[in-house]
Amino acid sequence: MLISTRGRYGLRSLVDLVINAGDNPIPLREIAERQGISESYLEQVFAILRKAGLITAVRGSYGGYTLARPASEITIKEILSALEGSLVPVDCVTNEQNSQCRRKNSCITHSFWKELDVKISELLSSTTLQDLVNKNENRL
Amino acid sequence: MLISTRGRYGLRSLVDLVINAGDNPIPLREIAERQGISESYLEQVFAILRKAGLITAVRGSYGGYTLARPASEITIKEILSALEGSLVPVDCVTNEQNSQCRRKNSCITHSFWKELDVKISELLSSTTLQDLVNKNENRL
DNA sequence: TATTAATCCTACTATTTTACTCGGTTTAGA
DNA sequence: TCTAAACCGAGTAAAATAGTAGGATTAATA
Repeated sequence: MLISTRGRYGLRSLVDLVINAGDNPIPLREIAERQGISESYLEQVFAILRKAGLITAVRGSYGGYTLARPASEITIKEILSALEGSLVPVDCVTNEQNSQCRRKNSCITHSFWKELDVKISELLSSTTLQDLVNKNENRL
Repeated sequence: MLISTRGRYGLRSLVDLVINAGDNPIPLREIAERQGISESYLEQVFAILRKAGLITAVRGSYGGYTLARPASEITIKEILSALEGSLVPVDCVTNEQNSQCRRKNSCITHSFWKELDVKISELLSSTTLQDLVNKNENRL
């Protein structure tokens, strides 16, 4: 599995956030209710998104969350990378030094994994949060 | 991570099997040595590949493994599907009844996951084991 | 026929990841 | 001051991962 519940919950919740956005920030409780996700689990997901600079929090009563940037400027890749840590299909194609495989240059399969990684990255980085919302609106 | 060591070991070992194929079946010990993989772990990997009908075993002394079909007729998707069980990026796009999500039709993100799944499938099913071997030979 | 080298099979295990829950602290509007 | 929100850290049960271990079966060969 490339994407865990953390990534799926996060993406669904951000789409929810865009669709239900108004003048005020949206409390997590509402998103959790609408999406049928445990609020305390979603808290942790949103903490990651906030630290990644994708959402902004307003604390205190009548607080909640808003997107830090327009939905059209946030790619799915940014969202999922933050939540999943890494999106590489196999460890050996990561850029991190310590997990790069020693066989990298001689490994026959390495270039194939790289090719797969590029294909996945292309789709994820060419799709924005707004694209997802639009796609949904067209369906209605 | 989409692909675990089981999938990576399996694919690398099959490439090894093709490259080193001769008149006789190749014993697992040799592959494990060349690839630097624990032989007893690789046993389990090869058991899966055999049950999936991708390789044929010859038991007893001077035994070993051969491909069940020509490398050009075995896709990477077949290999990895067997080893990983499923290759879907998220559970909700699987065809199995019990893990299909209830929100399937209303879920905004579902069609995106499906799109990702198709992209990955396209590459994996259009590449054969022979393609990987050829790619390597061209590099030399 | 005994030896040997291979596949085959089952069970166990340590570690890591996942998907949470829980209890409390801080913040800020009414 | 009350309340509703974000924030924080610790704990935890279950599953997946990546193996190890020990033996049973099979078949070629000396």
